[in-house]
Amino acid sequence: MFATLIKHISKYVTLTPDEQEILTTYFKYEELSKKQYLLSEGEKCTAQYFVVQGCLRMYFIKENGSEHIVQFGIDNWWLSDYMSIEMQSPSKFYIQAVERTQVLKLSITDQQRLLERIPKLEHYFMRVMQKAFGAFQMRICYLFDMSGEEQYNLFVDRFPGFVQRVPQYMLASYLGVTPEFLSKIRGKKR
Amino acid sequence: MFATLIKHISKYVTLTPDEQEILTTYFKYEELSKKQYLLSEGEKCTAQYFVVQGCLRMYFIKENGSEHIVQFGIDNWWLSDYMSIEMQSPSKFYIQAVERTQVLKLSITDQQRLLERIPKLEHYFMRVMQKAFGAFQMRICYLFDMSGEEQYNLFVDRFPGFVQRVPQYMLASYLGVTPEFLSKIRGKKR
DNA sequence: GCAAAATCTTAATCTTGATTAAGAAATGAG
DNA sequence: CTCATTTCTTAATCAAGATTAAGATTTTGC
Repeated sequence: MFATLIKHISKYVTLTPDEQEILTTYFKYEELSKKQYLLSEGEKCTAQYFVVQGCLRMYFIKENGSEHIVQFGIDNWWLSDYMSIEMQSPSKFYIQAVERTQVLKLSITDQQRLLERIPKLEHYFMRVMQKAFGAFQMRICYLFDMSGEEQYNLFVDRFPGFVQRVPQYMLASYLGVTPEFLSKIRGKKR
Repeated sequence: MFATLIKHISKYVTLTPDEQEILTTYFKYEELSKKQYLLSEGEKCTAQYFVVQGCLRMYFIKENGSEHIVQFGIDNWWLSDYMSIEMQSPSKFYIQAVERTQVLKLSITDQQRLLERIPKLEHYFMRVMQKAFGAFQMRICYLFDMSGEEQYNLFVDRFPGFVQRVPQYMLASYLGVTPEFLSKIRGKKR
C-alpha cells in the first residue's frame, strides 16, 4: 500500500530506493470500516492522513445541529485539520470514513523527524498544500458564482463515479443545500 | 522593506545574515498606487506577492458581471493564484491594490532558484501554505454556519481597524452579500 | 472650489432555497 | 426473510437576502 503514496510523491520529487524504505517507517497503515472516525470535535488534530483507497469526509456540526461537509478525501488526497495543527487548538471537525477506507497516517512529530531525514520531502508537502489551497480558492468561486443546481451539475461532470459512491444527503451537505432541495434538482432532470 | 519579510520568515526558520543577504536578491520590490493591478483575468500567474504594507484584494468577475472578492491580502500575507501557478493555466482572478501598497514580488522561477540556494526555505513556504489552507477551511465553516449579519459582526471583531480601511461594498463582496444588505445590517446597529 | 465620480442608504418587490411534515424506497442486521 | 434503520422524494409554507430604483453623501481630479 506504500506504492500508491510513493507514486504520488514521485510526481514532485524523486526518491532513491533507500529513501523510499526510510519513508515507510514513519507512516502507520490503518484500515477503516465504514463510519469509523479519525478525528472528533474537541480533540487536538495530531496527524495528517493520506487516502490510499476509499473515501473520507471532513465535517462540522453547525449551531443549528445539522452537519456540514467541508471536504471529501478520496484516493491520493491528504486530509487534516490544518488550523488545529498550526494553532495546537482543539478541532471543530470530524473526519470519518464514508466507506471502507485505507489510509496512511503521518503524525506531526513523525513528519518532523521524516523531514529531518529526507529534507527534499519539504518540497513535496509544500506542493501538496499549494495544490489544495488552489482548489479551495476555486471552490470559493464556485460557491459564490453558481446556484445549487449549477454546482451539482458541475460536480457530477467532474467526478462522475463519485456521485454513486456517497449518499445523496452527503453531497447536499458538501454543496451547502438541503437534501430536499438536491432531490428537487435531480427530479427536474428526469 | 526586507526587514518585514525577514522577520516573518524568522518565525518559522532561522536565517544567517549571509542567507538574508542572498534572499533579498531574488525579490523585486514594488510600490503600487491605489487600484493598480498585479494580475488580471486571462493572464498566467507567474509570481507570488508578499504584502509589506498596505492592502490587496483578489477577486473574480461573476457570470452576471458583478465582482466577488475571494481574499484580501494585508501586511505579512502572501497572495497569489495557486491554481494558475500549479496548472500553468490562465487565471480567473484579478489582484489589485485597494490602497497604496508595498509588495515584494517573487517569481516562480526565482523561487525555484532561491530554494536551491536556501533549501530550508521550503519549510517556510510549506508552513505559510498550511496556515493559509487552515484559514480557508475555517472560512468554509463561517460561510455555511453564519448569516450575513453574523459574518459581518465576526469580521468586525477580528479585524477592527480593517473595516475602516476598505469601502463597504468590498466588504460586502468578500462576505458574499450585496452592499444594500450590508448597509441594512449596519443601519440596524445604530 | 467645484463638478464628476465613487460610495452609501432606504424601501418596495421578488427569488432561491430552507423548513416542516409525511410517506416511499432502499439497505442492513440478525 | 423480515423488521428496523437509513436514505430519498414530494409538496406546502416561510425567510434571508437579491434586485431594482432613487436619492443622499463623500471623495477625487482638475
